[in-house]
Amino acid sequence: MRTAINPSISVDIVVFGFDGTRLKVLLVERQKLNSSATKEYKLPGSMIAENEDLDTSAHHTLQNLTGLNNIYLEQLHVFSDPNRISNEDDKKWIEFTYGITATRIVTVSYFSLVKINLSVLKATMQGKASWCDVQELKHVSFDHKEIILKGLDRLKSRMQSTPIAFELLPKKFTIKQLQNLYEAILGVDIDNRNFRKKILKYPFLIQLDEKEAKVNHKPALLYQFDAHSYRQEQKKLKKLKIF
Amino acid sequence: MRTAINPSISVDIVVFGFDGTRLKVLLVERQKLNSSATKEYKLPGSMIAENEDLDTSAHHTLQNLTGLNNIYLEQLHVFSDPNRISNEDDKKWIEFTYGITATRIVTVSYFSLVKINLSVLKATMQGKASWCDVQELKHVSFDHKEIILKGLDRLKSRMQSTPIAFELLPKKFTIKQLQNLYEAILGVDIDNRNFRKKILKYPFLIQLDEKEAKVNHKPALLYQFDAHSYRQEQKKLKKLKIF
DNA sequence: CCAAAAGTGTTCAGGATACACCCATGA
DNA sequence: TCATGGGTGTATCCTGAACACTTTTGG
Repeated sequence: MRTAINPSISVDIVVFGFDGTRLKVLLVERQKLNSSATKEYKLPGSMIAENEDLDTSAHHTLQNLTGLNNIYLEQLHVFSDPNRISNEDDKKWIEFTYGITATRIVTVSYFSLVKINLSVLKATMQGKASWCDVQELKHVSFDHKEIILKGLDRLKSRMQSTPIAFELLPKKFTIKQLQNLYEAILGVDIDNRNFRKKILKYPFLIQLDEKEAKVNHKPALLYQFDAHSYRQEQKKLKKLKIF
Repeated sequence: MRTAINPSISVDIVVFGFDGTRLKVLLVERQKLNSSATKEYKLPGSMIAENEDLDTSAHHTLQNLTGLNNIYLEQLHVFSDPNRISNEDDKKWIEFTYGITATRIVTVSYFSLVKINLSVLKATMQGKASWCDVQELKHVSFDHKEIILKGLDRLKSRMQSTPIAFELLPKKFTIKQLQNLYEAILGVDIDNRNFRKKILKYPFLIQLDEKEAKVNHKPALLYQFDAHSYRQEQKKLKKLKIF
């Protein structure tokens, strides 16, 4: 049963994925209201229902717009400029889509990470969502570009303090893939020997009896991330840091 | 000129202060609606105006309720449980205060730090706000205790990654005061020699030609935090961390 | 001169950085 | 057998942790 929507509040979700080389963000096409307009993209998002908390709204929205479900999600930031929806096309689209005259909408953004695998690709293609390169965003509606940049900041800092990177990799991955991910997102070069040494010290990376296949060079060993052993580890050691 | 308030959204502000020994949070007394009720306290907060962004609302609210102005503020977290206001007294208070029947209010919480000095004390006393010990919170309305705990988490982690602690100390402070602050908030013991060594290495702590006065032991040197030189420092060196 | 807290140095272990070659595979 | 990227070890430096005594003031 649907209840009323709240006309003041929306959620918008920044879903990042990694294609092995580049960081991608999931956008949905915004329906054109006149045929001459160029294609526009926006973040998956929607107005919230009055009987849902925001985390639930965000999950439902993702499920509905992209078919994605049960994925990593955290609150990112609230965008509340009273004039954030001032463009006429934006207003029309909102009126057309939700049947409300948007005087002002405050949006709560969410930050999310997924492994781009076949089932995810299938889901997102059915939902008419597309994976866009974060470095080349064009025709993004509303203030969604700003929201994506905020998400990118969050991603960079989270990656350096928690093992969140594994959310972006396949279940089985090579150390090199992990390193590529860090290099791509943080925009730095990392010494491969030192990176291995550091990362393989952790007990939560478990080496599988399996190798890359069909590569015309020495095949790399595959690893898996063990979230449980990571949490065990954390409970014990909390070291004091001062900057 | 006042515009309409938005009946769905409020801001609530967790203001932390440090009295030299204990961490304090600023609460305002909630007006009693019947004389038999016990005193209740809440976070400074209010419904937002339609023409203000949330940061502005938060600043105005603090100014109005506590006299504080121009202080450190950052977004903390959105609390949106549809039933977060279900208690009858809470509903009545909202109806009485804002003239609206609260079906549901989503609140955006803010995190804030101030130096408790004489002018701040004067302002907060006039505003009937009180500095309550974070460890002994009683009679806190709504879900404000949960919000305060979220703020405490944020404080702990921010203190370890940025020099935010100085917001809680007087302009001129001793190294020991700084250490006490870290120990009190993080709940740990810190070796005094190692702490000094670490902290005094930073160029943004500048030693003054001044000492504590009127203490019956060796008087400590006073220091000041130089935010500008901190920012310069940051621009240069950004070292890669992987957890 | 006594009580109280400030201030100071050294040693050791573990982590970060820099750096160059051999190995396994497919074509 | 060659091209390609995977995988490995060592030396040096730096940082964090542990630890006890002297100094300066007020009373």
